Amino acid sequence: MDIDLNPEQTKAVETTEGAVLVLSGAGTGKTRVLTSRLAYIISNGLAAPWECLAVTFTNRAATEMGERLSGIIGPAASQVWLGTFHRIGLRILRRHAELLGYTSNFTILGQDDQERLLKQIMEAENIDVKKNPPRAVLEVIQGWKDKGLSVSMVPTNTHEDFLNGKILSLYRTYQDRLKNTNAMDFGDLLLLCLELFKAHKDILEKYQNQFRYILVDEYQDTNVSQYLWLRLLAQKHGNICCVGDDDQSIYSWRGAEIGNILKFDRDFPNAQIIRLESNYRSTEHILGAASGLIRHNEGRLGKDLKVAEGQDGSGDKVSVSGVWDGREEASRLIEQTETEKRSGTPYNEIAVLVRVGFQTREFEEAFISAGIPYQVIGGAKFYDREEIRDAVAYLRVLAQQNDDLALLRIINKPRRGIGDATIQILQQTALNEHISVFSAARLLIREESTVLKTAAKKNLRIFMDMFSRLESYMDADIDASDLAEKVLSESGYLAMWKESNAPEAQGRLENLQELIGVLRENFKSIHAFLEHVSLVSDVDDMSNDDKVSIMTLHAAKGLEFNTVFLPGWEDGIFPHQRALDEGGQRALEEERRLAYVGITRARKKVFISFAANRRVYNQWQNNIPSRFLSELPPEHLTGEGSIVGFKRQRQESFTPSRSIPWSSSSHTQSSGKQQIRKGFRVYHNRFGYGVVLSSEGNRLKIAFEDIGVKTIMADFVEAV
DNA sequence: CGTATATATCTTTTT
DNA sequence: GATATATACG
Repeated sequence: MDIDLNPEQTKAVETTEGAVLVLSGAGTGKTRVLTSRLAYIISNGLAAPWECLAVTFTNRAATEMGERLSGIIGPAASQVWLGTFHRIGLRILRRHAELLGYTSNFTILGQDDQERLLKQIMEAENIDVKKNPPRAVLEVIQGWKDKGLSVSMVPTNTHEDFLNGKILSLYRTYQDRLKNTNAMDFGDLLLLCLELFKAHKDILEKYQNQFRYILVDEYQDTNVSQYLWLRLLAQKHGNICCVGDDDQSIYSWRGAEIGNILKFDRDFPNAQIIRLESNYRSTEHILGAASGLIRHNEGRLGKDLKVAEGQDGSGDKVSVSGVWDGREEASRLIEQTETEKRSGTPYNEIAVLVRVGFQTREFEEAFISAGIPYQVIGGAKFYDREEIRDAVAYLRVLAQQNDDLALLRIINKPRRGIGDATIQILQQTALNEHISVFSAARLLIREESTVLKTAAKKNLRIFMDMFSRLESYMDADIDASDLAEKVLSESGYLAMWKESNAPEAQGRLENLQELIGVLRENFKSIHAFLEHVSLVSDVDDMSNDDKVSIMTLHAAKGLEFNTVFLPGWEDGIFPHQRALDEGGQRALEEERRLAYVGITRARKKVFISFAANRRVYNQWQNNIPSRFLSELPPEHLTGEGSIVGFKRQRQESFTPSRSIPWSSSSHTQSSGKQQIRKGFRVYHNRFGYGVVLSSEGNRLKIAFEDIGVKTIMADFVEAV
């Protein structure tokens, strides 16, 4: 047994029977407790590895736990049922898919596919997609799924005001279409598990018997459906240990119920609660600042972090600085990074944590021009790129013909003369016959079918023949990367980009090569690869190279660094405007927890900053410092920067008097650009140089040197 | 049916 | 600043 555990940790490890809630503050050795506990259970023979279920939220956490566990107990670790909620749900569903009317090779849809599908459905129902964005509808449906509500369980009175009550029928159609195309979305991976368990008691019992011990990481982030799932599985043996920290609950927007952790002792009678409050990570000042901040939240379980015994708690105060604008913020951050590096902190011990994704760009640019190596975690995703999605779509159809979304994506890419008209007919046929688009295509190319015109029919047949040829490779014993290569070249997809003279074509081809490389190194089968694509995000693979990490606060949960930069602490940015506008007290408290998570990522140094002016959506905004700054206890802070002092009141009187001049100018909408009038010489991205002949509002009539006179919106040209 | 160009819209956080 | 849609033309 690990002899380095403190008494509370030991108790959390050795209290194996019954329900246990471990309240584990930031940096209190949560992961060590979880792995030690698993090792303890297995090596003492309380259960075999495969009788233990350990669930996490991120693949990163699961991987880390698995690695540490195999370090203690060796290869047996791989037999533990360890993974994210979604992955374990998937594992169960693959095994019993037939009972739910799916085949076990069902596809998993990502957000993008979900929106596409819903959009198709809404358009078919003549719903105005402009007024009712599919994304918003999807949010409602996801919300139901997160609550464990299948179509038949949604209370009828909850949705009357939205879309004239049509939304429930949209949910039904959406589910039907998923089933028809043998696909599941993320929510289904848990929800359908619940349905499986409900309808087939024998299967539920099998798993209940199997899982003698259940461990749950980040319990504060579980939603209702996950909670129900856990409770069902734990029912037989009752040995469930949940580890969490209510102060780090930051996923309510994804359905997380902080109530799950707050009412744990009511859900699981005789539950024991163990508190881990000794922090092994951060200095006194950092903990003091974080604790002072989180104390402003109500409804906490209450927990105060202290520097663990034997740890050196001394250190620098948390630095708070105000600057003039985003550029200055970035350049100061670069300077401080260089200072840190010189004083011995490697780049990979430095992180920049931002509130929202687009903030990363500013720092990326700054790091590039300073020549400092960096990585963006979870930013623009490799698998989100157009060419990668296309390639994946080809593989998806190969793996599962009924995957309509994937098929429609590539059926005319590259162009094969299968245009909108043909595709409409295909979809209509599929809908009428309750079959997939692929099957519909098979019907429509038969000799006797006359639905399609001759040319369209011929083109479709050529496509289908090509696909059969590709499919025949699947049977041959061929490795995944070779298959992908064949598919991409024989389908003409690679040629499409090779022949393209678009400026980005070269980059796209390189990405496709990289994809094939990834396949070659990591995946034997196409199926394994597709599963990876749908379940693993870029947040999960972080390199250990000596690079500064840039990521959102959400992505940073569970990580730690020596030095942490927290830029953009302004009202409207952080706390986020939408939290201020819509969510009331609850949302504000979640933002505060997010701030708490940010500060507690740091071992030694925290640099918080705010800017008086910032460009957002291409427009200048002036902001006031975040309200959270005034909630940080001053004794743990030190101020610096071109704007000294961080008292909110002082800033408010300061900001308006020095507002940026061009933010109030009304004659041009594009910031800082000079107004273009008759006679100006201008440059256009495509048309090159020209002279303005006349202007009308912001429409300009321009005589271009190469192509003659055109009418162009003023936004698209620059004065030269 | 395909191509090229013009405009709108977006940006919270993610398995 | 990238991407989806709309529109016009060939």
